[in-house]
Amino acid sequence: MISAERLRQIAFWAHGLNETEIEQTRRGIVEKDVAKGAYLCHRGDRLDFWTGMIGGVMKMATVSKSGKSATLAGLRAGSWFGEGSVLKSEPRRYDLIALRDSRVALMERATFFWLYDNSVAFNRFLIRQFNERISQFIGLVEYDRTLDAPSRVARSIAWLFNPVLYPTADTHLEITQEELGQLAGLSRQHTNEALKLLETRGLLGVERGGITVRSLAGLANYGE
DNA sequence: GCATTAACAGCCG
DNA sequence: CGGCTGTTAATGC
Repeated sequence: MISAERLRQIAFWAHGLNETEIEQTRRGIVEKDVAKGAYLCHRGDRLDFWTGMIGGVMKMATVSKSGKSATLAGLRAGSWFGEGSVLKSEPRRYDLIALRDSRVALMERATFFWLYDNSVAFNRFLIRQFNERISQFIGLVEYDRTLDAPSRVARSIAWLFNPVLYPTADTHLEITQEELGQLAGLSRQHTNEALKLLETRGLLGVERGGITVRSLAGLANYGE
C-alpha cells in the first residue's frame, strides 16, 4: 500500500482520478526494487500486476526463434505497462530486464479491473496508451530494416521521450551509453559513435552518464 | 570484412 | 576509487 501523495507522484494518470478512485488505487499498489541485470519477469511467466516504473531503466524484449534478442521498448520512470497481459489474463509475451537498479510499482489485478470498471479517466488513459504503443510497434517494423546504427539509437531515445507515454519527462535522462546500446541492440562502441554523430547534428547533447534531447522530432524522424 | 567482445587508459564524480 | 567513456586490439560470424 502506498500513500495518495506517493501515487500522484509516481503515476501521472492518477491526476485524472477523483478522491475515491485515488483511495481505492493506492491500496492496491506496492513498490519493489529490481536489481541491475535482474528479470522482473520472463516470457511465459504469469505476472498478475500492472506495472509502473518509478526509477531506473528497463527493457521489454523478446527472443526470436533463432535466438536473437529484440528490444520492443525501453522503459524509464513514468512508464506503465503490462495492461495487455493483465486484461487478457495471459502469460507475458516478453522479458522485462532491469538495465540498471530500478524500482517499480505493482498494481493488483483486482485494483486494475476496479479502475477499468469505474474510472472514465483511467479508461481514457488506457486508450491513449494503447494507441501510442501501436504507433511505436509499427515504427519497430521499419526500424528493423534500417540497420543503420545512428537510426537505431535515435529511435531508442525517441521512445524514452515519447510525450504521450511520458508527459512529465523533461529533456534530460540519466542513461549510460552501455544501457542505450542494450536498448538499441548495439555494442557500446557503436552506440558511442552514433551518439556523437547525433550530437553533431544538433539533435541531442551527450553528457557523462546521460543525454539531453534537443530535437525530439529530429530523433523520431531520423533516417527517414 | 564487419561487428562485437575484450582490454585499457583517462576522467569525472 | 568506481563507474563511465573513448580508443585500440583481438576475436568471431
